Amino acid sequence: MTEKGKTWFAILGFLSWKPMSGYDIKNLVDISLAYFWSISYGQIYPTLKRLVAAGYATTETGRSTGDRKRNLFRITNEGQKALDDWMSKPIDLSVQRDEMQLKLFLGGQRDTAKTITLIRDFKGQQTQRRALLLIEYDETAPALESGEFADDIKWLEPEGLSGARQKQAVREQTLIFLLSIRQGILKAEARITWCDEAISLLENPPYANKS
Amino acid sequence: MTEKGKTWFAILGFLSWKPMSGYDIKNLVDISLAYFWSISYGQIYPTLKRLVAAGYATTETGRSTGDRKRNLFRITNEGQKALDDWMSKPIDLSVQRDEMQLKLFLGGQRDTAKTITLIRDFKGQQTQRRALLLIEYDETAPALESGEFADDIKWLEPEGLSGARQKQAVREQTLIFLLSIRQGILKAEARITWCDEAISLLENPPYANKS
DNA sequence: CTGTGTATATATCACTGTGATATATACATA
DNA sequence: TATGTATATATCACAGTGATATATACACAG
Repeated sequence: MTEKGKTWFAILGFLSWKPMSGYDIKNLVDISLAYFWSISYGQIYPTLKRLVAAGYATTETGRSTGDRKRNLFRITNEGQKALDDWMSKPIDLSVQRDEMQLKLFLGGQRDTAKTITLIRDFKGQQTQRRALLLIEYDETAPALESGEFADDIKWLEPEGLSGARQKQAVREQTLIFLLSIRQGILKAEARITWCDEAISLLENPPYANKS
Repeated sequence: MTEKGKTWFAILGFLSWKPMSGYDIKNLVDISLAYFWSISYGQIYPTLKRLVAAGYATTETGRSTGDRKRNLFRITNEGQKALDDWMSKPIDLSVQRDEMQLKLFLGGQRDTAKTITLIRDFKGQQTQRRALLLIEYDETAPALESGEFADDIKWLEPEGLSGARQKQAVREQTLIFLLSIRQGILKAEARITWCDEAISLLENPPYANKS
């Protein structure tokens, strides 16, 4: 089993959703996974070719709503099997680079005042992020009841399903959506908490009365 | 001002600490920043050369404790200035890839049972991580009082400082260290909280009584 | 009906960064 | 004197980014 990267399976995962073009994949990631994943054309198109070469996908020429040509990619059974394997593997826990921590470490004991400013700014960013995500949460949540997406993500709705089934699918999809937004909120809150602790400790270090 | 990546400044930042070799930098990152940053030789050595070419560092041949030759790199005033500039720039808030969220999104409404298993495993990982960091916190904290690092990070102690000053420097360094560990703990806890929420919602979806 | 802007669609390039591996020397110790 | 470990540098194939180029179809303003 050729050991492939996450992008490889991310793309395969989108194809398991329904047949798409590279352009579709890029849009899907940018709109629905904006906070947790990113992908570039420079990786998408070569990877699609390699998926076909590996027998994990087939390609056919399709037409979009208009009459533009597009290359549609469809997952194969073999591809689906490889995807299932990867999906049930435990999450890779390698280092998540954190620029705030890097700057803290590099400059922390050198210039405390500047570090505090930096942390304050960071807290501002995270507070804004949190607010944004809360709004997104509130805008998405009604679909849990209604079974209908808001206009801006309507195109995400599953294809070829009838009324009640369709609504149920939308509800399930919405729940997943909300969970990921919720994760973003919790992350931002953890960072905000850290900022408060850090500023307080840097301004009033526990060893100030010594030395 | 040539726009450079984070590794560029990470390396410059270590050089601002004291003159080092590429090998020193790699060790420093692996030991002290293990949870928040990583760097590879494949990037370190070329970057050091480019730093010299850019006039941000100078190089000289030194000797280590034994008699092994090593290339020591020393930051220049120009390099220090560039570093200071970068240090005070706001933190780059681009997407942090999150494999858990990717898998949730790709497979969430397809196979809820498998997703729940995955989240449970993830919670296990994060719980372990949290335990590990708590231990590391407790092991590091005494240095805040004593002004002396534990044996395993003793070599991190600043050079050329006398008794009281040295102890004070160690205390400051320890505080930074503890803050970064604390951040890791808060992150892990946020993830654990999310896992509990997610499992509960997936097992008992709010729309179960409908449709 | 013509130009202009925007959405759709694919492709490529220079660059950053990774992870693995190769190579060599000095030291500890058995 | 052999063996393993720490020190030290270097390089390669590969993954992934971000920017840019190119071309077509559509909307709609003048």
